[in-house]
Amino acid sequence: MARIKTDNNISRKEIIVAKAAQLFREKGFKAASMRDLAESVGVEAASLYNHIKSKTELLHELCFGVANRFMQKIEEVEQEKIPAGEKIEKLLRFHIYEMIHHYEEVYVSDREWKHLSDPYLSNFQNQRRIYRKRLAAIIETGIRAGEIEPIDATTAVLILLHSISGIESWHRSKHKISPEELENNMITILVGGLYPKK
Amino acid sequence: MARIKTDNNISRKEIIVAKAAQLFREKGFKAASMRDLAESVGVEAASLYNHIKSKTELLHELCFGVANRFMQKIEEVEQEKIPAGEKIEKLLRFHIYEMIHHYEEVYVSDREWKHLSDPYLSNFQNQRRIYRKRLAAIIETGIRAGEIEPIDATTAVLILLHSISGIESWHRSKHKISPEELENNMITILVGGLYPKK
DNA sequence: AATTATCGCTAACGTATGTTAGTTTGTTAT
DNA sequence: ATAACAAACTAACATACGTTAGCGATAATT
Repeated sequence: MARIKTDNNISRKEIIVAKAAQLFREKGFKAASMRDLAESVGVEAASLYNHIKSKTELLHELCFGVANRFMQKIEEVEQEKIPAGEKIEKLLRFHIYEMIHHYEEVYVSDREWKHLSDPYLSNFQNQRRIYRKRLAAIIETGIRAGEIEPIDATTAVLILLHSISGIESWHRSKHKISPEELENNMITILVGGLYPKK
Repeated sequence: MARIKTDNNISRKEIIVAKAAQLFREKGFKAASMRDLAESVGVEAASLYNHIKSKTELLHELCFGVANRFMQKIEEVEQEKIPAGEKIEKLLRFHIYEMIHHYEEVYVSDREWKHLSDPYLSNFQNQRRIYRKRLAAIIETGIRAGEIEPIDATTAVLILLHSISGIESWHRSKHKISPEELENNMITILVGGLYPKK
């Protein structure tokens, strides 16, 4: 009976959540079974329930963990006294950073939130909608200031966010460029596209 | 015993495949059950098997249907004698058109191909890789011709393709702008971002 | 050292799923 | 009208899944 190893500072539940993120990303939430998860943790399936309430709880944990981080960041950035363009760039860099370094969780939160059930589901959808509106608001401020090309803000948000979720392909690819290169390439193309040609 | 209605010109199998696309998009491949599908077709689950071999066959059908259309289009465009920038724009418009008008299939092919099984899985992944390489090649041609901003082609492809899959959000949103507006907004932002500032 | 709480195990339950077998009903062609 | 085929039905199977109950072992606390 070998226990789950714990680095004293990290709870067994956190280990399970982290492994779940990996698994949910690889197979998708529905296709990943608790028995799969158990195996990857090194334990029998039933034992997981000493640490978690349900499979869905794992998804909650992941989705809201990610959502909260982004919400916190946008609030922080909104209050800085810098031009709108710089705010957008800061947020994009944060998105890219998160997608590179907390890939599994962010990816799962992005693709698997549909499987949340209803008090949580609508809550999550709400948060997403609000986040996008705020991002669009920043872009519109920038446009009014003549600092950003006059484009449809909603469409721009859609493009920016989904572009970043494309980092998934980068993760999967064999001969990756470095994360720094990737970040800079993306910023060049995305932010470059926003600024007016002159 | 009510039969599936057929417009004489469209087979029962095609009806099932179409309904499957809807369902797979809503719930995901794994979460959508054959009984769900049967209900949405108006028939008992077992009856479906008079027309299809398996659930996975439905996914094959969808994924390769979409993949083939894109492959055919890129071959067509490659052979035209127009500048690289215009080739890119043509392909983007095709992507956008497909994503708007054959939403369900394209979306499913994009998100659910992971659940293909192995002769088909690697085949599909191959096609995807090849498609992206070809797109990158066009971009690189454009860069060498000084016609496109010198950016990392692989990153650009990643951004372009994933931006378009963001049309998903447009489909879900309540107060949509018109498809034409959407297409033009996207082209403005995406293609605009590619051309050099002068 | 003794007690208590934590954690893992085995066994099993109930349910949902993809699919098959065999039969019946409806449609088409002779 | 009847034969032949297509397509629907009912019943059921095997399997996989999430989860619970109850017990034993390990670690923590006193």
